[in-house]
Amino acid sequence: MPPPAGRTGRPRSAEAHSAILRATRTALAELGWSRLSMSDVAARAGVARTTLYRRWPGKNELVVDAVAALLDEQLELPDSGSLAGDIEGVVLRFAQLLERPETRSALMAVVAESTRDPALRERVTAAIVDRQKALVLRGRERARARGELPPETDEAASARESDLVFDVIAGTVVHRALVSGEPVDAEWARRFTRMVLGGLPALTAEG
Amino acid sequence: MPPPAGRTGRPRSAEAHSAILRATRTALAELGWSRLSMSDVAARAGVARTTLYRRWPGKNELVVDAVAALLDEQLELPDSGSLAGDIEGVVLRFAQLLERPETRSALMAVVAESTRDPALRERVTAAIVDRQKALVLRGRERARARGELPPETDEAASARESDLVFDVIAGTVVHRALVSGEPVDAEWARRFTRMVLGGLPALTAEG
DNA sequence: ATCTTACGATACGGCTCGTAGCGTAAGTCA
DNA sequence: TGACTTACGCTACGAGCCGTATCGTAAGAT
Repeated sequence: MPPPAGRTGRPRSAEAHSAILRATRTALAELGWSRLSMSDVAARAGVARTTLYRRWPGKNELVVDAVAALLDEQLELPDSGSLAGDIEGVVLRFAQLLERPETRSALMAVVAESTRDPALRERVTAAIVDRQKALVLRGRERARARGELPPETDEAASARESDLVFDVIAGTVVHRALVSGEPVDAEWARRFTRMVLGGLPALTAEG
Repeated sequence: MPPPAGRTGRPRSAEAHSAILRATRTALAELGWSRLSMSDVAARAGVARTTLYRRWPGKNELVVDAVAALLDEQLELPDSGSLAGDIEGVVLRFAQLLERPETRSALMAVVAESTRDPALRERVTAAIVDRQKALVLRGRERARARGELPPETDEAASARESDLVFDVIAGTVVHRALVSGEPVDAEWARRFTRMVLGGLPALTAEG
């Protein structure tokens, strides 16, 4: 896999690189995770099968990179002016990503594989999880600046808290969309946000 | 797959059935999802490969059944006397299940596959999701009986609410355990429960 | 005793895997 | 310009799994 440093010979084709990632995404959307094969991707990308193995160790790593490229395009956090608005915004953005067939089939699969493969776990964390988490941290900063949340006092407690919030938001949205199989629409995002901010009683109070 | 009704000939071996499911779980724990093969399971179970195909259409369905059997043993909701205690209890029970290597590797994988296969989705829903959801519903009934939650008024709203709570609890625990890769211990369960009941501000209020 | 179904064993074509070896193309550096 | 280094496409390989079919046998039901 190493095209590491001190380059001298023929450089790797950048066109091939993006063509492969693109082919991986369309193949994912068409075939799903289990039926996706390296042979198939190579054929779609118009590239020799060996070229894939020169750049990625296997299917897992290839898919992680292919999906990560999507996140950079899609994940943003529009400043809505309120904490509730920011949460609803990130929820809907994330849900929008989960509507794409390629992410639906890929995300859970790579997570499943990563439970047995530490190297893959790191790759997933760096390429996908951290990108999402950054949004949560940014939103909290804004909320503090507005006075919607108290300023940070204990740094460790603050980190634990944002970890929890991240798991709640990302986990719930994924579960709703992929496990329960129900739509994540604006109305659901509103109710979810109310629960995150006010807890279960606040949710019951009003319809 | 159909051993449907009007039986007359030789019955299917019940020993083989449980031996196969047991072999599937140990193979899952050893190899993980992607490297698990029907051939391997058959060999471990001491059964001909064709016997597996007579009972299950493929790897997906076999694994769902193998994991579902675990849930029946493990999933219960001890009555702790308070809503908070019940939530912490079910969170810890579920987390305990997610510590087993066979469930870790299997759960997300079958969910990933089910996003492309409606029949598999139904199987997952019936065998796994509904079993978990029943716990949430039971806990809510108890809380209402104790007066911790207001009695049901609108039935539709009530169903939406329990769906949301279910996604929040199951989704967050799974995300914490499998994506973030952090332990779900008693201390975390306490903080999570406080957030579910009181919302984000309640969480910040105390350490 | 007969009938029906499950079982084990074996074999098949088709596919994917990961690696290796080759000659050629595309750059870098003197 | 020419030597060097690396990527590329192509072909081939052994191994493994897949899903199905076939066959003779075993185990219960009637």
